[in-house]
Amino acid sequence: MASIKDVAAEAGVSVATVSRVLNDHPSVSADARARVLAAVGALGYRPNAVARSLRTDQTHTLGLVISDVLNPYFTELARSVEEEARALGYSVIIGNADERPELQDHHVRTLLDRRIDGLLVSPTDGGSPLMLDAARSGTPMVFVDRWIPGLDVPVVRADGRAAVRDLVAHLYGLGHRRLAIIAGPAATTTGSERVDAFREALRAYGLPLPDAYIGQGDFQAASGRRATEEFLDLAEPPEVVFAADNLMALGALDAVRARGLRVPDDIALAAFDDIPWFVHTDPPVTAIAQPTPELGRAAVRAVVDLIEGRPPQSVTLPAALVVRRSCGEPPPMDSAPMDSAPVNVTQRSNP
Amino acid sequence: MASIKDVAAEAGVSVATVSRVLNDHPSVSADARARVLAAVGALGYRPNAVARSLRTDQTHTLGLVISDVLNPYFTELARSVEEEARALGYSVIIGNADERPELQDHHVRTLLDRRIDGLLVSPTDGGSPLMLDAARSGTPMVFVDRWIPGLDVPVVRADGRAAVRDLVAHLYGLGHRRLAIIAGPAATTTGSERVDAFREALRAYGLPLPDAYIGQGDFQAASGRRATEEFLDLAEPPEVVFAADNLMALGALDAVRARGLRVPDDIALAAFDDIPWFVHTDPPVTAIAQPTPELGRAAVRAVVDLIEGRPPQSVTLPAALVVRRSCGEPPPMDSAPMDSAPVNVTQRSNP
DNA sequence: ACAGCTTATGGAAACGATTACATGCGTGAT
DNA sequence: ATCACGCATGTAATCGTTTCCATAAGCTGT
Repeated sequence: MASIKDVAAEAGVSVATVSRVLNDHPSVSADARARVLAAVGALGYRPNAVARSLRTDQTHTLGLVISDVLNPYFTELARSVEEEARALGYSVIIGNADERPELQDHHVRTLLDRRIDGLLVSPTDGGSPLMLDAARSGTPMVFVDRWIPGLDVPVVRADGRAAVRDLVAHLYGLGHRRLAIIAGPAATTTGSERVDAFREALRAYGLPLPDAYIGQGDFQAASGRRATEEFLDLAEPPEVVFAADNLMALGALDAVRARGLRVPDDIALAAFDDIPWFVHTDPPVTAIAQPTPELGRAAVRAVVDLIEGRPPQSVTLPAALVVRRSCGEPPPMDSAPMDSAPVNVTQRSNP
Repeated sequence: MASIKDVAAEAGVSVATVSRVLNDHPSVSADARARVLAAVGALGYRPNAVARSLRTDQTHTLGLVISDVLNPYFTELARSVEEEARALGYSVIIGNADERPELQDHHVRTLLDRRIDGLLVSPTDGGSPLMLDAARSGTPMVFVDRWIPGLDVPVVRADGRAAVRDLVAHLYGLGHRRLAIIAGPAATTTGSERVDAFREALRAYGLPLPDAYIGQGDFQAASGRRATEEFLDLAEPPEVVFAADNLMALGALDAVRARGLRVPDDIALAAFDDIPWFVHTDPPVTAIAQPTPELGRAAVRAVVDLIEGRPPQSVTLPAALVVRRSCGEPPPMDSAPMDSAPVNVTQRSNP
């Protein structure tokens, strides 16, 4: 593959001049510029990004470590992250942790070895030593969706509290009193937060949340299925199951179907994270929708601010309830898409 | 960040020795090795992958350019690719083309600039100059799912012909005679192939495939919706719509629902590519399932063979029909998962 | 005791770019 | 006519590795 030397030789100038042309440095004669450009074209030369990065100590690359690529929520997030990054002149390398802390560490490590300029993470656990080191050692880093408490790292996330309250109001209004939740791993913020929000909302209605109605899931479909089976085996099964993410809701549907039961007649279902398929499931699933693309964009802007020396912003956007038929009583129409006005914008600090 | 020099200084040896320890070269004394390892630990040293790549001219990285991250089929493919690559000591950088040729070119270009060791592509179009150049200039490259005819590039894909025949037999058996298809872009192999297979299968039953029953889609949901609306506006609408991928099937469901019609009573639906959600849609969707993870693994093995100088294998695996209820008459049970014995294994040549 | 190996080590070149510094030249001001 | 300045250009150092080559020391076999 042609190198800058070959271009220089072809154009009859020094490598310095070629470099100057390529980085459009002002002081290059029109003549030299033309000859260099011609040589570049003739040789099909493309600068070696590896060499350039070594010299400049910049890769113009962001690392994105997500918890699970198979989860449509994260895939949508990844897409918006890449889009915004591209607009700002950065590439993105995605690492899929599959909800496994050691895989997450693997990806963080290789990304760091590659000297990415900044890191976007949706942590799978409470923070491995590696992750803590990275955060403290000053790698530009931003948490998205989930975060690790106690670190001075900006967080970009959706706040589901209000939407969960709306959901519980909706369920209460439909006459449901025995509400259960399939939680995510307690080590993740979204895992515990959603349970807390749910518990709090129930309390407002004087409803209990017995331990038996808290299923332990791990954000994967299989765990949703297992938890739902346990609910159904209870002497007094819940009337509603609220899955803390869309994959566990899928697992819940599997479990219900396997028993030959029907949603919502035998048991109602709601989920955190809305996805296009929820419109066409049987029945359409009531869900809490996050402004996912906005989150991705905000997260990118935050890391890039950090990288380029500007003060980064933590951002919290509201999630919204989308009522469908999986909890009973068909509403007249599909709820309107959520709006995404920031509910709360803080300066470089954790909630 | 600590460099190899710092380690050398700390350990009281030369950088050459440090390098030898790190790459476990045989001739290093036990004493030196211990001192180096201690220094590495003390400084938290990690080799700079950028510098290493520059020197060795290897990045141990594969590029994967997929047509659409939001398509669960590709997301599953990406996951298996990354998994297999990791097992073989490679990282993967994913580029999402969003079915747009110019975005695809953008990603191919940046991946090439990064000097990835090999490229896995599922081309969005018939082959841009850039892609053709890359293929001909000897970049280790393998096509997966889709391919560009006329290039000496190994192809790893599923053959859906038999499954499409099975599908048509199934539909015919249910009494359907007016069958329509929503095609993918003609510039993609999967776009045209699936139509061809469908047409051929129809011919076997003496059924026509009028032009009005061939909807032009682009593998995205919106186009599936549009095509389906056009079908429904026909004086004589089809009895069945076969979507050439799962997103267009989603769009078709949207269209049917918007008209207040029902599947399969008013119109039947089938799709290419099976996804977990199809089990829970209303009604469950009959689909043609590809052995996606196997495809990903085979593709990785093929590029790695190419990279490491072994003869690569083109691989074709069979797809299988999974009958559900979206075409009528509920079958007794969900069909068994397809098996994935290779149907056809060729040596470095295009089908 | 010595030639000839093997083993351990360090010095330095190289990978392909960017960039500080030096140089030479033309031009405008004095 | 001279000086100073700015512009265009080239030389060379540098980034962090790997690896070739040279060298020194230790060992074996005669």
